[in-house]
Amino acid sequence: MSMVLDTQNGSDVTAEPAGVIPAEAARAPATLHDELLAALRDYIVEGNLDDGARIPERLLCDRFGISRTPLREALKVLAAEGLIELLPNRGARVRALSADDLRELFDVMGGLEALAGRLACERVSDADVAEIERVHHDMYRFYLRREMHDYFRCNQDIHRMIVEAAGNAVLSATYASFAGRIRRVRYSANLATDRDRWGEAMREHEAILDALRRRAGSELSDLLFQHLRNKRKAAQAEAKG
Amino acid sequence: MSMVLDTQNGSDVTAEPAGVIPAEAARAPATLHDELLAALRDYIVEGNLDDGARIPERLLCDRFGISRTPLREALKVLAAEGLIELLPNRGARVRALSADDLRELFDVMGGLEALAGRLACERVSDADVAEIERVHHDMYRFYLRREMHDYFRCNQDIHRMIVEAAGNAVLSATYASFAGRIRRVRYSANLATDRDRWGEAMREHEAILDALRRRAGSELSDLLFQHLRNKRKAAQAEAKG
DNA sequence: AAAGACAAAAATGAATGCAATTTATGCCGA
DNA sequence: TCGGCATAAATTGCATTCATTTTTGTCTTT
Repeated sequence: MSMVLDTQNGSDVTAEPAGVIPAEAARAPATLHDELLAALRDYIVEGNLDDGARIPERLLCDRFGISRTPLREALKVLAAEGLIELLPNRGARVRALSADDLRELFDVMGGLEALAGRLACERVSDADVAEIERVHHDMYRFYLRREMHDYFRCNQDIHRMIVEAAGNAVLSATYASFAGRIRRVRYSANLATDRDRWGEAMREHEAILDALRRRAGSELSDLLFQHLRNKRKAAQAEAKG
Repeated sequence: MSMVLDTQNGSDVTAEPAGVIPAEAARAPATLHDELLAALRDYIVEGNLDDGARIPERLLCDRFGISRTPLREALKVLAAEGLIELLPNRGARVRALSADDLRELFDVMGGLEALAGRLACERVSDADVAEIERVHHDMYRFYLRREMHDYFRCNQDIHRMIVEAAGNAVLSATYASFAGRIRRVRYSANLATDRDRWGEAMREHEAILDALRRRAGSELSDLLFQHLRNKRKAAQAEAKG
């Protein structure tokens, strides 16, 4: 249970309500603000608010049990991240992603993954490659069995592992930020229904893994970018169909 | 005059103290917060605050003539951008970039430029290429005359033009954000003293322009990444020497 | 004299209050 | 009945206030 949800206003902090985890339990003595920020981000990413709908501050304050000041601070940060937009004197609304926005975001994700692949080839260990191969083979099994959900999870894991293998914290953070932004539509951007695309994606992953094994950075970079490109195109076709 | 400077609290509308930071003229009277955010960002990027030094909120409030609430909102955003760090209960300080931070930032910039080159090849017009070539030739003249400052300006322009040619607003914004983060050290990361590196950089730019002319996206992508890599290495050597 | 302890002062985190802008409601006239 | 306008309610932006934590300064003790 999160502090954000349980903490009440400062006037009566004498007895904590039942069910509250002692503040000390929070391993990181994170400030209330940071916790709220994370909670609010999840809340939005998970789609609890409608696209473009108004978000009265008061409502969120009540929901999270805090006053407007820390909430507004969090909103400013989320606006800077591009998750919501703040209209002067007219409140916050969830930023609806246009087709162009999606195209741009996918391409930037592709660029970041391309970079990750390039960097990973410079420093990835054989053990790391083996680990990625293991997940790849798991994924292949799920592909054969048409177990979409598990396949998808492995897929995400592989991409994340490549990004981590790059050993660049700035890259990881940036990648995570963009991943959050498109998460709302990512599931719909799925290749669940398109079997041809699914098989193609598997072949692309084979090539990606092969390039990684050979530490062919530049080649892997191209492959990852194209892989994301194709994923985007599939998603767009899906959206239209 | 700017809203930031003119707005005073109700009780004390006396003349402003000398030495107040002149914020930008209110071209967009959008919101006080945005204006403050931009002003504060510039203020930090331009190095008006020492690395790692404490930044008392009160000082900044006085300097910008506002109360703590909007200031703190801006600080949260700047912290999210990575420009400053916020220690719980211990205020904000300018984030000092370690050697590792710089390595990571340069590599991410390289990845973004590589992406920009790839995208630019897909959609750049002949006129745009011609425009870039023009600046390139200007730059070459400055190189021959050893006019470092103008050379540097052209160099920056070319990189910016390639990013713009990619036609991806998300990429442009991301690139600009990272550029701001390393701007504090960018000038020191200069090739002013290293003539060999300077000539090498010119040759790299020739190759970059050639790849762009041929719309060789993948090749241009590699060239741009390596160009940034080399720039980083030169900067690191500079810093050590 | 140096180190530690205690108290005062300052700074931060969060809540509340107030003025200004926006949105909603009701009234009037066509 | 519908549209325009005036007023009221709600919402936002910012300032101020309060409580807690950190820092500073002084005094005591060894």
